[in-house]
Amino acid sequence: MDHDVLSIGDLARTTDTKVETIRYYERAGLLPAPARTAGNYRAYRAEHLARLSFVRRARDLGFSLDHVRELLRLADQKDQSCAEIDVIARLHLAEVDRKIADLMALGGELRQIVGQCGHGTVAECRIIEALSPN
Amino acid sequence: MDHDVLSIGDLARTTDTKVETIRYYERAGLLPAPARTAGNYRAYRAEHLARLSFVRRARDLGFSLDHVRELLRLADQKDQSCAEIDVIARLHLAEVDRKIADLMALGGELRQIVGQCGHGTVAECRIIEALSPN
DNA sequence: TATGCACCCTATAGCAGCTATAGGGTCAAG
DNA sequence: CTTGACCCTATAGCTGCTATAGGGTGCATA
Ligand SMILES: [Zn+2]
Ligand SMILES: [Zn+2]
Ligand SMILES: [Zn+2]
Ligand SMILES: [Zn+2]
Repeated sequence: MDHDVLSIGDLARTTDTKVETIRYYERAGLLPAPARTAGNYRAYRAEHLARLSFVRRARDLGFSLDHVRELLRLADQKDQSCAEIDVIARLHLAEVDRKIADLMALGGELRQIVGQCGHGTVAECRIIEALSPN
Repeated sequence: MDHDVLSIGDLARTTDTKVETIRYYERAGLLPAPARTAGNYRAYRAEHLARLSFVRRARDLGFSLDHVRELLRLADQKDQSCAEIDVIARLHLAEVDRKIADLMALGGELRQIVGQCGHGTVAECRIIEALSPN
């Protein structure tokens, strides 16, 4: 492909994203549909690369696709207040903190149960006992 | 329904599980298909209630359906060693610990990013900056 | 006896966020 | 002119449910 135009494979390699994922993001409205070559290949430019990098980074930080879409939209309104961005990020952080708390409670319970297993027969196993009713 | 037989709704109420979820567990091989009444209603017994309670408890502890199936199978071999049960539980605990570690790293990064937002315009927002490439 | 209503049945589709086929077309090198 | 790497669309699959749609059952009440 011509220089300053990237194929979907180029974009995939550069951003460490699977080709199918990029097409999926396009369908999902996270990436604009790029121009096409004569042979109907997607022809990306630097702006698409930047956009996809943004998406990848946001996904790595755990933002949902809905949040990413919102963040992309807001990021384009350069002269507006960033209050909404802040809200999304804080909400997401709260969500992460909540998940950590949930998992810590779970881990504690599991550790306790696992620690009681005396490695005998199933009939005596404290793990099974902990899972069984009454 | 006759006493010592439970309808799916009874089971759902008793175990705080949705009716559809119980049917799903049956399809997924977690619960044995119960006998049917003349009107083709599922007719559960105490053993089914115990089984579903076990499943619920294991799910609450975060075990995957695959793990739960395995645990159910192993739990039935009362005179065998509980070593495999132990392995599954320890693997699962390790998985939970790993998720916690991942989320803590994520949370730290997010907290750092969110803490830098100066509440100005989008153009100056450190959150957007943190998400943008180069 | 009829009607209403709560409950049950199956089958199928939908959710997130991809990933993996199947069944083709394009394009440059040898 | 063929090989092989790449691209295209469409569709199905994954986990663990949940929510319809379109019926049938069973019991109480008018
Ligand atoms: Zn979020
Ligand atoms: Zn044990
Ligand atoms: Zn596990
Ligand atoms: Zn900001």
